[in-house]
Amino acid sequence: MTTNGASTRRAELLGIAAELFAARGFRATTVRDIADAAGILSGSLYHHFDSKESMVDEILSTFQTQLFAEYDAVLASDDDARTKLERLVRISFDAIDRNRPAVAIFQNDAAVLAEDDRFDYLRAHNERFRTMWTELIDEGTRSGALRDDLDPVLTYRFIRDTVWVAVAWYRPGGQFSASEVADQYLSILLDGLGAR
Amino acid sequence: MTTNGASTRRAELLGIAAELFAARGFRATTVRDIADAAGILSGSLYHHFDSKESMVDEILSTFQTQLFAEYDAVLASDDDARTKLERLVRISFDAIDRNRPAVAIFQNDAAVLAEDDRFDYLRAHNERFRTMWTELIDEGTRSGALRDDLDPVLTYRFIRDTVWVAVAWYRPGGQFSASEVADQYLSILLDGLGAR
DNA sequence: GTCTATAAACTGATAGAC
DNA sequence: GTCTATCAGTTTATAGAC
Repeated sequence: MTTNGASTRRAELLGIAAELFAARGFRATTVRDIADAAGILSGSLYHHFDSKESMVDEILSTFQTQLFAEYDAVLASDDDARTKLERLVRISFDAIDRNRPAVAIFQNDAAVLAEDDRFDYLRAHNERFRTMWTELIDEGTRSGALRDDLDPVLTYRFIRDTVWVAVAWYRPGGQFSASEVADQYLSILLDGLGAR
Repeated sequence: MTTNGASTRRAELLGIAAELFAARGFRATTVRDIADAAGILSGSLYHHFDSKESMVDEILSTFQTQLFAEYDAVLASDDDARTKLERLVRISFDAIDRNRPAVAIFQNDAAVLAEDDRFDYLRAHNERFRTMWTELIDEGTRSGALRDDLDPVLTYRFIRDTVWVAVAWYRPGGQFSASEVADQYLSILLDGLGAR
């Protein structure tokens, strides 16, 4: 339409590809699948993108950049450890709500993609993510906000996994909003399922 | 070696295929990959199996049958709800320890495979699993063992996901045994991360 | 139980016309 | 921005020899 008619079409195609990658897996999704869903022929995709790999690359790197910008704002604040933990969890559920396909691709395909040098940033992302959480858990344990009788590495994995795995079932517009799911997940995570 | 020399070779090939399916995904693993890993040519695989699909079918159905036999023994006992919950979680971590590839394939590829009528039993498995946990959570809530202020469906998903997602990082022979991981996970799940 | 040889379909990608 | 046409490589699977 306007000056960025080309870039909106590009974004549209990328969104279609992301949905398919998320639903079927990167490898199992063919360029013909993407083209069919977009109503064009497979060769036409190459006017917009170099390769199938460059599509998933753009989906994942864009998502990662946005997510860490939000994380950094929390980490730079002077909230206490427990508040930061809650805010990071809420940001993560919000990311599932607003960018579900990218989170799903990250969960399902990132490990295999990261073997390629092109996706080195995925490894860097994981490392930064791990450091962020490990330091926060450590701070929370020292300040007395969190229990100190658990292994910090297992604690980190537990938090990380419980949050992101929700992408497997969460659907925007479902029974619970991302915020409501975050409320209940944080309640279980911090206080447990057992009756007091 | 003995009368079941053929069946041990079959089991050996199935184990190789399971490791590859778990590591790279079902679709991304080729019959040549499997044959290469086994030290034979791809055509030779078809002496043992009808198709690549029948390999993953056998891996998943065998695993499911074993797992539910163990679950049923717990459900048939007269333990209280909280004890049953703990036993079910421990069985699940044990399954990850003893049959990691099958659990990983189940986690990563079952949703897509289940679209095929051949894998109807995967849908049946999920339904039975959901019923089992939902009834147990309901029983625990009524008996006062579990909190009653949480949504039971979200509670079910939380338990299910936190347990099985550990297959993504757990490795037999690592720092923690399956039993030790189960101890800590159950402790977080029931009592939470927050300090008392 | 494995190999040789090969079929038939699929896949990612390219060149150039419109 | 999309289509026509097509290529080279890959993939699942088969038939028959050893």
